[in-house]
Amino acid sequence: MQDTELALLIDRFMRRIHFGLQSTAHAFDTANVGPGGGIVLLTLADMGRPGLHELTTRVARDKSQMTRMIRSLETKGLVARTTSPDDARVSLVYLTDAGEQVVRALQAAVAETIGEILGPVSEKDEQVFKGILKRALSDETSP
Amino acid sequence: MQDTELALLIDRFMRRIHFGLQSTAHAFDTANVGPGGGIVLLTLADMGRPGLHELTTRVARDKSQMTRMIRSLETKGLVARTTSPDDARVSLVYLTDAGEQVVRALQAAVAETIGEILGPVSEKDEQVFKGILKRALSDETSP
DNA sequence: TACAATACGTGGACAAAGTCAACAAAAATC
DNA sequence: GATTTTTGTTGACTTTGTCCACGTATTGTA
Repeated sequence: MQDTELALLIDRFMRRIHFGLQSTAHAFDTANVGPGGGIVLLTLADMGRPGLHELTTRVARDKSQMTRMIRSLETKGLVARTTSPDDARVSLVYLTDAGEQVVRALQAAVAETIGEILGPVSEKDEQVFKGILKRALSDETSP
Repeated sequence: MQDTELALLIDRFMRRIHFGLQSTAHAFDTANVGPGGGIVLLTLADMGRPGLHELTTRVARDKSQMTRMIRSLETKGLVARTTSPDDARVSLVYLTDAGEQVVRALQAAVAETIGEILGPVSEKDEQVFKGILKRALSDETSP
């Protein structure tokens, strides 16, 4: 019943990451994708070549938001897309070479920031942490 | 080095909570405080009677944002403030009775949503989860 | 004591993110 | 073949977030 605390903790944790990254953004976000773009790119690196809808539900943003975000990243030359051969409605999104490069920079930056924040947490607990998150998110697309 | 994954997981987790709450917001957010107001109220319930600055750094929002948020909650009659007797610069913020009532509704809603999400996670792991977050956030206000 | 430097809160202006409803085209269902 | 659903786009809007300048109160220091 007192899980409210957990929500507040997570919010703070999130913000911590956010500010940590923001403070050094000038150094790694050379393409100026911002937090929103960063999440999309990183997710994309993780998914390969998803349909836009698939990507949208994964990052849990609004589809209209995603339309614009992808277009923005597209004009920056970081992602590209093709229409799916199987289904003319879906457009498959993927990273360009330039995009891959940006992703590597982002990954390094995020890893460093998270590493700092998780300083007081043991390696083992960190794995536990991830495990719990994965389990909680596992039934995400159930219904 | 592959902590990037953790960032994405947390983002998704956060969103999960967000949507879970939003889908039932009409039922409990009768005062129409929204997510932002909710976090402030819950934090306030946790802190007692903090100065505005103190509250601001705790929730990690911009001070100007907090100024406006508190004013909004004030006009809704959910919080009130007094100037600190010790320091005429700081205004102490606290929940009104109406505010306390709203907080109770929020707490119940948040607890239920989190409970649902953490369904596949054991009680014990949930405690571990909180512990890790607390540890990571412990040195927050160092300098 | 006087005079910086600093801390707290406010306000304005703007940028980014999120929401919601309407729509066209393709695919699935009937 | 007509209807419904899915995918993606667009428009209009609200909420959050950011940045900077300012006024007032406090603290530190000369």
